[in-house]
Amino acid sequence: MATSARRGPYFCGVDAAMDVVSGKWKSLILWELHEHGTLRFAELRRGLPGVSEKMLVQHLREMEEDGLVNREVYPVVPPKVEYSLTEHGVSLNAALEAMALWGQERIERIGAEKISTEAA
Amino acid sequence: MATSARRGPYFCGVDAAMDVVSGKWKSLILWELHEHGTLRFAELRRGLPGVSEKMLVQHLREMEEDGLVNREVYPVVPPKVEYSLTEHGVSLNAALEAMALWGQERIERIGAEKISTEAA
DNA sequence: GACGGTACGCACCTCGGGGTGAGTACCGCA
DNA sequence: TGCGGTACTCACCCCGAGGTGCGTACCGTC
Repeated sequence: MATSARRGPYFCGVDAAMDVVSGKWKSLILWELHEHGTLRFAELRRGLPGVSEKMLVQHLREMEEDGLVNREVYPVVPPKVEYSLTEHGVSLNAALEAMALWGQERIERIGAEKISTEAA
Repeated sequence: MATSARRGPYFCGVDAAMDVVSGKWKSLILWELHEHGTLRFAELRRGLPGVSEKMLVQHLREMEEDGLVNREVYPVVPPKVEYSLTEHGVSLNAALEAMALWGQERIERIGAEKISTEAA
């Protein structure tokens, strides 16, 4: 998806949740917003090394449509937009925490490298 | 991926977990195996309406490499292979349950349709 | 006057995830 | 004798997710 939201018939809850998180950066965006609270566009971009601006905008728009993030636009001269999690975003993140723990164990188990940005 | 496992550097635990679940049917396979315990190839296929055999084999192989599923081959004349979850698969599924719950709420919230196969 | 920053929109292109369909060795059953 | 089932493998193709790059309106500042 990422360009075309499914919101279609799902097999089960996992499917529905994955639909919302599918996209290379969705989960990372959730995580960043979860760790830092409220972030501006450029701050998010700096927090996700490697993400393209197009993708960030695209993902943020979809997540806004999905009711995961709040998008607050300040009509000031240098554009300023702040992103934060909605209650649904927060609850989804809570669900993701279980995944994060499992992933952590897996990382240690297989001895994979980890990209530390600043807070992750 | 699905053909080329990353196992590469991860941003965080979520990323690592998502890597293992990324793939159109991975999570569904986990779920099927979780609900039915041990399944044969054809049983899995029947449980996942729409999956192609190629994808099933491919995903199962990767999940075996990732240590999520056990693959037991019986050298009998009509081929017989049984798939079941390893302890890591079980624990991953536990993490997925949180996602499933969230997804369920989302399904009800947005009023999306759901494909009921037989037990999901 | 030029450059950098902010938050994007748009066009173009690539690459690989995933689908389709055929082939395989062997058996049971009608 | 031929069809269907088991568990695949292999070859080919397609589409869309995601990357790259350029343009924008406006400002501060150097």
